[in-house]
Amino acid sequence: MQRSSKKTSLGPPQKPAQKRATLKEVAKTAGVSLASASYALNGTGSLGEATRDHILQVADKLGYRQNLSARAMRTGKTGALGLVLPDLTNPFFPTLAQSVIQTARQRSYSVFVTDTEGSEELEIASIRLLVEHGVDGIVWFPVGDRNTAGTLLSGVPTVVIDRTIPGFESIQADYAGGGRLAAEHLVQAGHTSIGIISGPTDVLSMRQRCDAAASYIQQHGKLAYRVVNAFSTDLEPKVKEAIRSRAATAVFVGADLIALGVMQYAQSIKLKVPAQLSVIGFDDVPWAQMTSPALTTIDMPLGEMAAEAVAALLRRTDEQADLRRKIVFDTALVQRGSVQRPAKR
Amino acid sequence: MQRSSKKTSLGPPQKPAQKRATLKEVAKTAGVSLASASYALNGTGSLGEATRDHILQVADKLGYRQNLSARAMRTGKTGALGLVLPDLTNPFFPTLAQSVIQTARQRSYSVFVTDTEGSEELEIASIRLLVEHGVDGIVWFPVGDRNTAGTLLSGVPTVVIDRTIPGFESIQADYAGGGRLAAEHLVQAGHTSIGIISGPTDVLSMRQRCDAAASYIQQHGKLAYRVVNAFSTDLEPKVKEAIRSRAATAVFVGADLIALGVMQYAQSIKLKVPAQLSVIGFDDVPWAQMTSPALTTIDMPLGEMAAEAVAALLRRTDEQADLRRKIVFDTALVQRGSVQRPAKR
DNA sequence: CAGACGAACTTAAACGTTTCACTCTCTTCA
DNA sequence: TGAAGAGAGTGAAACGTTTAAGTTCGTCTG
Repeated sequence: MQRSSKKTSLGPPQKPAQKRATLKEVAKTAGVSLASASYALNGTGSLGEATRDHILQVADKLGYRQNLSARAMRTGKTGALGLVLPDLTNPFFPTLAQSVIQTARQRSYSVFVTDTEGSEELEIASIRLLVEHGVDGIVWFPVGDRNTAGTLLSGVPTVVIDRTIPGFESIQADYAGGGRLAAEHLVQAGHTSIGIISGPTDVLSMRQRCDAAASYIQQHGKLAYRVVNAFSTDLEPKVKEAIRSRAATAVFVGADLIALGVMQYAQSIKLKVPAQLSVIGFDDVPWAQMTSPALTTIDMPLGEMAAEAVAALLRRTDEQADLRRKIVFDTALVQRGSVQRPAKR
Repeated sequence: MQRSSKKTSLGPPQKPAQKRATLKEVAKTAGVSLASASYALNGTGSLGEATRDHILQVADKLGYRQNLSARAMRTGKTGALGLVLPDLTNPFFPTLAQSVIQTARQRSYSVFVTDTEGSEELEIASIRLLVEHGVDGIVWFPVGDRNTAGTLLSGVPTVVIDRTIPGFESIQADYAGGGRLAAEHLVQAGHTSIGIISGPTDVLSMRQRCDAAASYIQQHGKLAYRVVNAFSTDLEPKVKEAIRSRAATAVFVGADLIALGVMQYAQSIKLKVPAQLSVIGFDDVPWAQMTSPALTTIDMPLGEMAAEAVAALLRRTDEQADLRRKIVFDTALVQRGSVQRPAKR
């Protein structure tokens, strides 16, 4: 893949640069006071209908656009929210980000999106910057469960997604329920010997999924193995070994990304999925339906969760929130092609 | 997929809300003037080393954070950029967004990300809002090639990505070159009868890819068919028909997403990819390596392009830019599993 | 030793809004 | 007829910074 030359060429003409009209200018050319202009544009105060219309017309003619920085100075509200994410290219964050952005827009808020690259240091820097921008609220998907940056955001309303950080309102999916759902599905398909491949266990939500699955499996059959892999399609030796051992006819994998790696590895060693190894994932990332076989997995309503996060944030502007609150969304099984009954023995 | 119940439970305690210290407070408790405090924190002006250190210490102790809105009022620079995208969940935008965010951060800028949902109306609304926020620059991936919102952003430095809109500096990949590269690869693999499945043709960059491919194919073999499909994995009847006709042993598809649909459809009618139909895509979206067979495609350096866009934007702050400039990045062939020599006849 | 100069620091204006408090002019009603 | 009140509008302060212009004081120079 050779590349990276950059060519430059010339295209069509220019556009004019022009200073934006201020409210004062609108007031002056409309022949009213600054206050009246402000009242007219905000629809507040008590103005005659005629004057109001006139002012609005003038504002329109001048192409007036409000200056939110100035307004923020006076009112303390910037009309901006912050979204702090570990890694935008990780396939379930775009869904989340989109939903946050859309629900924010519906309420005329803009969203600063930051990507912390999985680093707590950058997370701190990002939050610091958001605070300096004076955001009205932050939706935070922390890198880990530790409260690294929490102290920084003095007084800024914050909702944590997916993680559990003491002192913060939190939005989560029912991870334990999802893990149980997955295990149940495998058991009902007739599997009795089931393995678990977990993602990194330093995050509570991952432990919850796998613990719930494990306990269900132990009650209804045999837990063949339980191993841990990094959050990646590359499998670690002991994980490969577990798969190769064929001790299980089905595996519950804690994350779709890893599940993909599992399917690829299985197929590479001529283990048929799902005929010889059923695989069920967790997350329902967008490409889960594009693998072959399509991945059966557990979905969580990321979009709804994000929307709820924004809603919770904006609710706070008015009432005083209960920061101890924890909102949990249901997960759901989405059945595709990577699970089937085990072969007769 | 039944779901959407929401449970609420209570967790741990509170955090205190506290007003941020202002520069004036720092000045007062340090026993200096407002100006000195400002100079100290910005490292400007001429202050004695002792006073400066003292002020910084006080600021630190008070947990002082600058108020960027206020600063913006005075300086006209908000330290924010805008990124306008049609659809965050479309798989190549996250890469782009991440890169914009990262390079922006390296220069201490924050990024407002907006998702216009492919609608020109929302595009206009978004840009309007960004202007009101006073962003120092906008990276714009327009919905189409029409200059819908361009007039709104009076004076705000803007760089357009991927599209061509008169009057704007533009960053593009060498789409024609990429199309040729793809055609060349198919021809070199021995194909003589090649089809083209294009994406929506209302966008210049799509026409460029396919035109270039078509003209290369016509020079070196036979253009079996050329059909158009929406930007989706669902294929339209005439596209399916073209594939079913088996008039071509290979197809160039204008977008990876559509290419995926092509592979799925081909396999569904028992056409082996690549044995009976070689497929080459365009974009190199992240999941292109996860399909089976893995998709051979044309990559464009989205990350670099995004970084360059931000750089170009920030360059403008100082010098006066040449708005007619157009920067073109090279594309590259990335060979994977979906292309092979045609079967002997 | 006068004058100039530079270093260190302060004063105050300005950026574009919002909003409280106020004024003025009519109506209305007792 | 006179007071009250409502309706329509204005004046000016305040938000938290930056920065040009000014002040003070000590030191250097000729």
